[in-house]
Amino acid sequence: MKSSGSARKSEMMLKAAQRLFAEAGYEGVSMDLVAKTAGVSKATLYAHFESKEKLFAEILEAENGRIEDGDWIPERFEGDAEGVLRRFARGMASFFVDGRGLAVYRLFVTDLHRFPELVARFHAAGPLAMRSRVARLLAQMGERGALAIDDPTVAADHLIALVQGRLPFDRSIGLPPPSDAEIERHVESAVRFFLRGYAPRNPTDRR
Amino acid sequence: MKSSGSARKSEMMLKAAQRLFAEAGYEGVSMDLVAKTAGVSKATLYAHFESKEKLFAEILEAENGRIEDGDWIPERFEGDAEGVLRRFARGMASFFVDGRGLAVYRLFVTDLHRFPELVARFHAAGPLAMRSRVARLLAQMGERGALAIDDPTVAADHLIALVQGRLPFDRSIGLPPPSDAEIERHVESAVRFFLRGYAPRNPTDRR
DNA sequence: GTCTATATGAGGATAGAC
DNA sequence: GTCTATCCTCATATAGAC
Repeated sequence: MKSSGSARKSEMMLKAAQRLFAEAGYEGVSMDLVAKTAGVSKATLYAHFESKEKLFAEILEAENGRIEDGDWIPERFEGDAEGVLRRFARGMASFFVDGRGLAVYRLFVTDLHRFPELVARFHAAGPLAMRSRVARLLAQMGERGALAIDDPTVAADHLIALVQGRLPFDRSIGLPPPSDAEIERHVESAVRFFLRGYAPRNPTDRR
Repeated sequence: MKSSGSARKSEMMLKAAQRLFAEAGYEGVSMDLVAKTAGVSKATLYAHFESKEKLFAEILEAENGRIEDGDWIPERFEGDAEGVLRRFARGMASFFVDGRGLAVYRLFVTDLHRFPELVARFHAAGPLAMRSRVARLLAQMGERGALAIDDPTVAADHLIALVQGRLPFDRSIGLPPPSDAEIERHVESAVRFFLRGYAPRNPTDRR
C-alpha cells in the first residue's frame, strides 16, 4: 500500500499549498512552510512539483477554475427579478468578502503578473467566465421582459461592478470585514440602483 | 555647499524609490536597486531611511496623499451634468489605467496589509478622500436638480464602481492596456447607466 | 554623510543515502 | 518516493574608514 500513502501525501501537499497561498500569496509562503504544513520534507515536495512557480500555478488554476461552482449564479431565471438579483448579490458579496473570490482576487492582483503566459487563459477562465454566466442570466431576464437589457455583457459588467464595489479591495488591504448589516445595505443599494437603470420601460410589456 | 549635494541625493533616493516601488511593489524592489538607481551607496540610503519599510511607507503616503491632486474631479459643478460626468469619467479611467491611481491601487492590494497600523489612515487619505470629493460634486448636482441624488456618498460609490470597473484589476494582472476606443466605450456606457439611475424624476423641477 | 566590504539570515533547489 | 543535510543566491542591514 505504498502508493496509497503517496497519494495521501500528494493531497496533503496540495491542500497545504492551497490554504497557505490563499492566505499569504506567492511571496508570503516558503516551500519550507508548505512542506512542514503538509508533513513532508522539502525534497518530497520537489519530487511532486518541479518548482514553486509550477505549484503555485497549479493551485491558482484550480481555485480559479472553480469560480463557477458557486450556487450564487443561477443557471436559469425563475421567479421575480428583484428577488433573484438580491440573492445573487448576497452570494456574490460574501464570495468576495470571505470566500474563494477574495482569495483569487488577491492572488490575481498580487502575483499573476509574474506569469505572463497564464494571464490570458486565467482571465478567461475566471473573471470573464463569471461575467458570461451573469450575462446569460440577465439575457434571460431581458427576454422575459423582467428587465430592459440591451447588451447583456455590458449589463453584467455594470451589475458585477456595483455589487463587488470595493469589497475585495478593502478586504485585501487589511480592513476588517464589513458586518452583516453593512453587507446587506451595500447589496440592497446596488440592486435597487441596478433595477432603476435596467427597469423595463413598460413593465406590462411581457411576452 | 555640502548640504546642497546632500539634499540633491536625498531627492534622488526618493524619486528612485517612488518610481521603482510603483513599478514593482515592495518585494519587487531591493534596497540595492534603489541605491544604484539613485546613484548612491546602500549605506547612504540607510543613513536617510532607517529601513526599507519606513522608506516604502513614506513613498506610499506621498503618492496616496496626492490622490486629490488630479484635475479630473471638479471642485464645483458648472455646466451640464452629462458633460461634467463624462469628463470626470474619462479622467478617472486614465487615472486607473495609466496614472497614479493604478500604482496606488496595486501597492494597496499587494503590500498595504504588511503595515496594519497604516491601513486605516491610508484608506481614509486615499479611497475615502476620493469618494468624499466625488460625493460633494454629486451633492451639488443634486441641489441644482441636475440629478436626483438621495445619499451623495452612496451615489459616489456607485459612480466610482461603474467607472473604475475592472480597469485597475485588469491592468494589475498584466493584461495589456485597453485602447482609447475601448476606454471611451466603457466610460460612455458607465455614464449613461449612471444617468439612467440618477436622472431627476422631473427634469424641469429645478430651483 | 558617504563609501567599500561584510555580517547575517531566508529561501529555492538539489545531493546522496535508504 | 522519501528523508537529512547542504549548496547557493540574494537581500536587509551594519561596521569601519574617510
